Amino acid sequence: MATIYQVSELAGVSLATVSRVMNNNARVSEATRNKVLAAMEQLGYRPNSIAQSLASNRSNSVGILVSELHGPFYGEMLSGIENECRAAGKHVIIAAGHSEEASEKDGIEFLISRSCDALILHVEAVSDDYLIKLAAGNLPIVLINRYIPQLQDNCICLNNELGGYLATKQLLAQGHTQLAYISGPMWKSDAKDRYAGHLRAMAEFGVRFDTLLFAQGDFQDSSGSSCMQQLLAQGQAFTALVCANDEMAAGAMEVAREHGLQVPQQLSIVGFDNLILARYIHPKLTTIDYPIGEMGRMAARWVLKNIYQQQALQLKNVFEPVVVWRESAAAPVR
Amino acid sequence: MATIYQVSELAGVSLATVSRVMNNNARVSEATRNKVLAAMEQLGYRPNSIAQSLASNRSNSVGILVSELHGPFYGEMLSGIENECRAAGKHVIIAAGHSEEASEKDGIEFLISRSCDALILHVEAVSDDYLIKLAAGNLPIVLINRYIPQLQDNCICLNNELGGYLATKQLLAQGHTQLAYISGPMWKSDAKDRYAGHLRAMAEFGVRFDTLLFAQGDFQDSSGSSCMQQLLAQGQAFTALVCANDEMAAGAMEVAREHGLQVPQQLSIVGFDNLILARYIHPKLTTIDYPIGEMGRMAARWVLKNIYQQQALQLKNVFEPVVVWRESAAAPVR
DNA sequence: GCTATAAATGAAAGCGCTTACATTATACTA
DNA sequence: TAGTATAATGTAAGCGCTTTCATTTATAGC
Repeated sequence: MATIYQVSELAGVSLATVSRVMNNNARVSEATRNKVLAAMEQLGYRPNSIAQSLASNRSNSVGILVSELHGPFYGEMLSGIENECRAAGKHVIIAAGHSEEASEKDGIEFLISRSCDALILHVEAVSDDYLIKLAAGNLPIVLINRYIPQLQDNCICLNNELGGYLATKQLLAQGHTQLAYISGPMWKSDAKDRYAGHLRAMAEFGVRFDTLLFAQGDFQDSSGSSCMQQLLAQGQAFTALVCANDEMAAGAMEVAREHGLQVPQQLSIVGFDNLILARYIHPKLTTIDYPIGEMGRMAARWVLKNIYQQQALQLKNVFEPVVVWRESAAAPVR
Repeated sequence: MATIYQVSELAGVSLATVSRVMNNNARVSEATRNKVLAAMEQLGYRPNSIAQSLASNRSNSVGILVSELHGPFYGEMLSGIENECRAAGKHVIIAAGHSEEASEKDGIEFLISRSCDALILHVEAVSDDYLIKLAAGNLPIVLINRYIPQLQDNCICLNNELGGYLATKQLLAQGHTQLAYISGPMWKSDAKDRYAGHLRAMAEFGVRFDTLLFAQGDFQDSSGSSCMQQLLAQGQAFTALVCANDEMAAGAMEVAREHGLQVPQQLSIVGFDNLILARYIHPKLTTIDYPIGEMGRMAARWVLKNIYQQQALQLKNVFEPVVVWRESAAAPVR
């Protein structure tokens, strides 16, 4: 592999000049620039990114921590981030945190040890305090799907409360008055916020919230099934079910089918996230769109703007969810 | 951030000795090792991975190219790879190739420029020749889901032909004699191999292959739908449909439903890949398991063994697919 | 106790760049 | 035309490690 030294020799200039044309930050005369470019071409020169990093104290890499690499959610996010970063010549190092505190910390440590210039984190188990301390260090972080007031500029969030509100409101507006709710684990802030939105819509429509019609799942489809069983077992009638995410909605829908309930004729179901699977299940799931790909993109832009000086970029911190109408919700039959 | 120099000073030894205890490759006396360890601890020392890379000519990073970061398939693969790599302290740099030749080459160039120690590639559009040339360079590569005889040791594959065979065979064994087939794009080797397996099973059971009952899709669900329309429009009866992947099977199943066809009573459908969605659609899809997570893991092990000298690892190059029985296939009703 | 050998440690070069600073060439002013 | 500001280029010192080779120290043999 050719080095900058050989290029400089062939071009008949100094190392510094070659470096200048590479980084075109300082002015180099047109003539020498061309000589250098020609020499690079001729040698098939490719800068050694590691040496660049060491000398410039900039690794041009951004670390990403997600809960899981598989699953329908993170892929979209990674895709958005990778796209944006690569276009800017930055690379992306990924690690998985598995929604466990130790594992998330470990992942973060790992990324730090890899000299990332910034971290994009989708963490769930780690405390606000930990993140605040982390952010106080000299490695910039941006948080996806987590809102911490002290770090607000570093947060890219969905308005989950609004999402929960909208999901429920549309059902209420259609005339449902007996709604059940399957929440996510309440220690996760998105689960909590979605639930808060649900309650707000209920209150707004003057519909009483019935604790018998509430069940807490863990965002997995199997918990959707078991929660649905539990709700059905209460014996308390309901014509609509709002689930805190699509996977639980899918699990619940299956149980509904097993119990001979027609969706949406006898039971309306709405989900949250708008995963791909929402289009595959039958009836197609009415849900709340979570623009996670776009948010990943935005997180990447945040880094590009704040770390890599791409001033021109427009940033947006909070995204508004929107209802995606499909087939699983309808007005109740009277 | 503390440097190795400060550690050496605090411990009262030379740089070289500190380096030795870090890499524990050379012998260092127990006493000095402890002094050094203590100094590191005290300073909160963390080696600078970039400097290590530059000096050792080893970046400890492995580049991964997948077609897409989102989608149900690659996530599993990435997950397997990341897991294995991180446990070994290597990090993973990802890029997407979008199944287009230019983009795949670009992604590979990008990873090369990032000084990866090895590349794990899931490429589709790039030619065998290109890969053979690439492999001849000094950057080791491993191929997932692609078989090139000249590079056989570097290939981690599924026996797609066998998968196609099994999918079809189970239907034939159940008594079906009128089978339709929706293939993937024939320029992809997995599509071709699966199709070959289908033909072999047909021949083995002495069932005539009817070109009217063949349609070529593109592995997307929408093409499954359109192919299904097309097959139905032929007017040629069939009681079973084998699809070259799950997504097309999902698309086809939807069209079947729209046409009032009961699955599996009137039409058996089998897919291929065993994506998560196969469990979400209704009826649950009978399919062929593609152990992509395991294969990603294996690719990572290949790298660990061949590049990072972890001799002990056992490698396996070709994986055998297996039928996953669910609800979408049954014996034909007579 | 003295040399031969092995084990532990240190000195220093170098990995391929960036960049502050020094120097030289060029353009402009009066 | 000398004098000065400015643009273009060069020099060389690092960045924080690894690793070869030389040196010192410990161990053993006699």
